[in-house]
Formats: sequence, C-alpha cells, structure tokens
Amino acid sequence: MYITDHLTQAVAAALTELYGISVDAATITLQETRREFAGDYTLVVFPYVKQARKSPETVAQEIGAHVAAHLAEVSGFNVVKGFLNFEIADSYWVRFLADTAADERFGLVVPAVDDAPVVVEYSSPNTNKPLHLGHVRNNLLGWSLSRLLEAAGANVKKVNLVNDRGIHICKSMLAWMRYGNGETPESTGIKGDHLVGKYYVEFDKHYKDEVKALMEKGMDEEQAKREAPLMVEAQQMLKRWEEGDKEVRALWEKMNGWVYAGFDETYHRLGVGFDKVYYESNTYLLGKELVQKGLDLGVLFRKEDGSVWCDLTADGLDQKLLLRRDGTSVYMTQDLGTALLRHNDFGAERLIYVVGNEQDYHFKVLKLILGKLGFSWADKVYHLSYGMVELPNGKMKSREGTVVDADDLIDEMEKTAEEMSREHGKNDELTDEERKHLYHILALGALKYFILKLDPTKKMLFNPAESIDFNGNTGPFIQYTHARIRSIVRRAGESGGLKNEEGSHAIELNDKERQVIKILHSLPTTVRQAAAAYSPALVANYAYDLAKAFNSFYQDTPILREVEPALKALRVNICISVANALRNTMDILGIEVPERM
RNA sequence: GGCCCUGUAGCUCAGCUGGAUAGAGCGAGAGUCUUCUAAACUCUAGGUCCUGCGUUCGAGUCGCAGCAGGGUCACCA
Repeated sequence: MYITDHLTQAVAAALTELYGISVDAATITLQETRREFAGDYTLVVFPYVKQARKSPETVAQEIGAHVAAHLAEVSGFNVVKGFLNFEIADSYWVRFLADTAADERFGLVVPAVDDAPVVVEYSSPNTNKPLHLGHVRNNLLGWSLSRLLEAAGANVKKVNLVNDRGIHICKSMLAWMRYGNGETPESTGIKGDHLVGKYYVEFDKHYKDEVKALMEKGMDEEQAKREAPLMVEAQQMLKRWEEGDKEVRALWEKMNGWVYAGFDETYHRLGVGFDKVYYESNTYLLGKELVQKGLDLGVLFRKEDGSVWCDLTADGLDQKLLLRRDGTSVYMTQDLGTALLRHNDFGAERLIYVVGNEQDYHFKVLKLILGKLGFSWADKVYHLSYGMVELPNGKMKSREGTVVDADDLIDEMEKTAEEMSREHGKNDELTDEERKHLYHILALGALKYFILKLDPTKKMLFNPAESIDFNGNTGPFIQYTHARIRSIVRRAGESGGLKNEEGSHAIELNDKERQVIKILHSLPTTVRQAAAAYSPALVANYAYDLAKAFNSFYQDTPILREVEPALKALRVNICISVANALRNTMDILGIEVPERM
C-alpha cells in the first residue's frame, strides 16, 4: 500500500474524530504539492470548513496535527491558507526506492491471462493503396493501447480486419489490366502495396477524364460519374468477384498478395503485430441472419421496397439502412456480424475499436443496434476515436496525392537519425549491424513518441516541412537519458558496491533525489489512469517528466564519484530504478531503448 | 440545417475527477563540457486560457449563449 492511501485514510479518520464528518477515504483527493511550497502532498480543506465550522487555517492545522500524530511516515506539515501540506519522511522514500530498484518490471502488472480477453482491433487497412501517416497513427495507437492495457493487467488480443474486397480494389485491378503492361513488384522493383496504389491513382486519373468528356457532351455531373465506362466496368468486376468468377478472383488474389507482402514489411518496420487477422472477404456476408433476428424481435422493419431499416429516431438519430432493397448488406450489417463473431471467437470481456473520429456516428449506431438486438455486451464495445492527421493545408487525400507515405517517412527518419548520430560521433565502438539497429530504433523512437505523446482524441497537425525533432520533449531524449544511465549502471557493476549499505535508512535526501523518487513513486498510478483513459499520451508525458527530473539530478549530483558508500548505493539505485521505469514505459509506447548511443 | 468534436505563449502541445502566482518543447536571447555520455543542464523574454453571461468560498476546467475551425448526417466503406 502506498503512502497516499495511508494519508487519505488518516485524513478521513481525522475528519470523523475531530468534526464528526464521515467521508469515504476514496473520495479524498490529494495533490502533489507545488514546487514553490514545502511539502509532498497537499490536502485542500475548503470542502470541509463549512461542516467543521472553523476557519480554513484552523481546520488545516487540526487535521495536520491529527494525521502527523497517527502516521509515522508524516514527518511534518505546514499550512498556507486552506492548503495543508504534508511532508513525508525521507526514510519512506529510501525504503520505497530499495524495493523499486529490485523490481525489473516496476510499473507493469502481470497480465491476468486467464481473464476474458480485451480484444483490440486496429489497423484495418484497405488493400488498394499503401499506408500513410493516418494509418501510422492508428497502428501506433493500437499497438501502444494494447501494451498499456496489458501493463495494467488485462489479457489483450490484438486483431486486424483487412478490408480486402470492394469497389476500391476493383478500381486498382481494372487499371492494372488496362494500363499495367503486366508490371509486377519483381519486374519494377516497386513495393507491392505501392504498385497497387499506383494503379488506384491511375484509375482515378482516367476516370476523371472520362467524366469530363461526358460532361462536355452535355451530360450532368452525377450521371457522368455513374455512367463513365471505367466505373461501369469496375462495378461489373465487383459483381463478377461476388459471383466467384475465376479470372477476377485470380487477379484479385495476385494483387492482394502483393499488397500483403508490402504491408507486412511496413508493419514489421513499425514493430506492430496481431494475434488474429480477419479478412473482409470472409466476413462481409455476416450480419444478415442478425437482420432476420432483428425483424423477429421487432426492432427492425421492412419498407415497401423490401429494404430493411432500424429506426433510431427515439435515440435522437435517424433511420439506418441495414439491407438494401436487393437484399445485399451494407457496412453496418457486416460490422454487426463481425462484432458477434469476435465476441464469440474470444469470449471477449471488451471489444475495443481503434478507428478515426470520422466514424463516431457509425459506432454510436453500432452500439445502439447491438443493444436493440439483445446483446448484453453492447456496452462493452468501446470506440477509441482518434483525431485525424492533418497537414498545414488540410486533410490528407490518397487520390489527390496529398499524403505523407508511411514508408517514405520511416526512410527519412532513419536517414536523419543516422546523420544526427554521426554528428555526435559517440558510436565508434559499435558494429555496423548494431549501428544500423540504433538508427532504426532512434528513428522509430522519434516518430512514435511524436505521435503518441499527443492526446489520441485530438486532431494532429503534421508539417512535412519541419522535420520531427530529436531534441527536447522527444523519444530520443528519453532514449538518450536511458543510455546515459545504463552507462553508469554498467560502471557501478564493475566497481561493485550496488547493494544497500548499512545506515541507508538515515540518509537525508537532497531536493533533486527526492523529486526523482517521487516521480518514480507515481508510476503505478499513472499506468492505471492511462489505461482507464485509453491514453498512451499520459505514459509518454510521464516518461518525459521522469527523464527530465533525472537529468536535472544527474547534472549536479555525483553518483559514482560519491565517496560516502550508503549515498553512492542510493544514487545507483535511483539510476537502476529510473532506467527500468524508462524502459518499461517506453515499451508501453512500443519504443525500444538503447544501451548506448 | 440537426448532431458531435476542437479553440491555452510566435509554432506544436500538457494541464487528472473545479483549488495556491497557468506549464513544457521548439523558436528567440544569455550562460555551463580538464570531472559518471552537452541528443544534456541552468537562466531570461513571451499569456484578455476565443468572447460574454452564469454556478461556486474558488473556473483554463462545470452550465448556457455566441464566434471561429473540423467531422458527420449515403441503398460508400
């Protein structure tokens, strides 16, 4: 149990005994004392002064005295207006530090693998074009969220639902047949997903020309878009695909194969992966039987033309189509089906979807309809709605070429990492292999941290003209801090003298030491809160605060040069604990930390 | 137009369930490497927290109205 829990309980007891106020200790909130005041934790007493019928200062004094008398760890307190600042004895921090240094997994709860799993869906790409920065944000968030929930003790399963069929794929296929001259990734040396994406753009180009030509002949725009030969042919191709036409299916498999090979490479570079991959070509017919169930239950209705709808007007929304008049299903229908499939496949405790906020409405409707269909787990569906990635001049659009390509971006980051490392020139003793790996993890560290430190729910601005930083509040800053610490710990190991010395309980900490230890102390709470908020950003900001506090400590406190053995051991323990905490929090973000850099 | 989200320093962002004089990084200016890795550290400058009204002992945080920007309301996915 942590000191903060003891404190809230002691305060609750004081309130009862002094004023007869009964409050649940859990509702008492302490805040960390601001730097400019003496103390470690602060209680704001204003909420209790009315019932206590005394001045804020008096109430604070009385509670402070009562708690100090009952809690050995409280070494003192002071009162400023209605703020009661508790001072915690250094012996508490020293003992905490000794425990922490011995725990390699500090901050990480052991996942309960026997619990019903939390299923996280993320990535879910279309197979007609390569991944761009928007997908990168999705993938990094999905992976990191999974790690974060695991760190908080959940049994997590990561899934991907690949959107491998549909009109968009047919467009790429058709364009390749028309203009491709039999090009393959092998013949061109172009990565498979990029090659297919090239023909998606090619389709759009020719299609636009056709529409323009038709409009010049006097056709209105809507009709022209519908009747342009390429569009008609793509639609026919989709129909042939659904009928299982051999030729179309063979081409589809070939081109999707190229895309998968390309995606796998990008996933590998990003360091993300999945426990199970679903393909929409296998699941797109799911959900139809649910529609029948809904009709039987009377929560869905059929219109005169045969189409099936769900009436959500009572929930403040519109009517939602679930089956077209020709009996085919729409995206929502499939999603109902795949939700059920996934729930049954895993016996899931929670279903989390990492999907952009442009689909907020979709998920609102999905949850509502699942509920109406009688699934009790409908409220266990959670949409992690992340903000779009925007460029200085607006949203990214694949067809218009205004995208930041994922592979290009990673290439560029690795190049920058190499340049910066060479400039610093500290890696002479590394082999070429090690050096290459270092550039990679620094590049990805910068990229991942840049994306994950932001609140996931907010839109993100990316300016391609400004390269992603390696200094300041960045991934490499934290990686550097870790490498520097590891260097000290290695030397400490050589010279021996790691274990806690006699007399360490009597150590008086300096401000910098205490500050670092206090931040370490708050790691478990931070992980818990971050998991509850589905926000890796809280973990990223924690790691930064810790690294910053450590660097400040390191700057003006001797560690290995300290002659007093107990003090030296304590400081080495700070190093060990901070290194572990940085490694573990960076791991939650999917960022590797180097031993040297 | 209906519904949803966002608005904090020149730029990019923190600010937990309301609490003390609103914080970082970048950028600008000034310092610190004969000493454990200077990708670091220290200091300075920079704010009507979009506006107004309200709730409260107390509002960047909560409520209402307005302004600005974005998303979404497909027999697309």
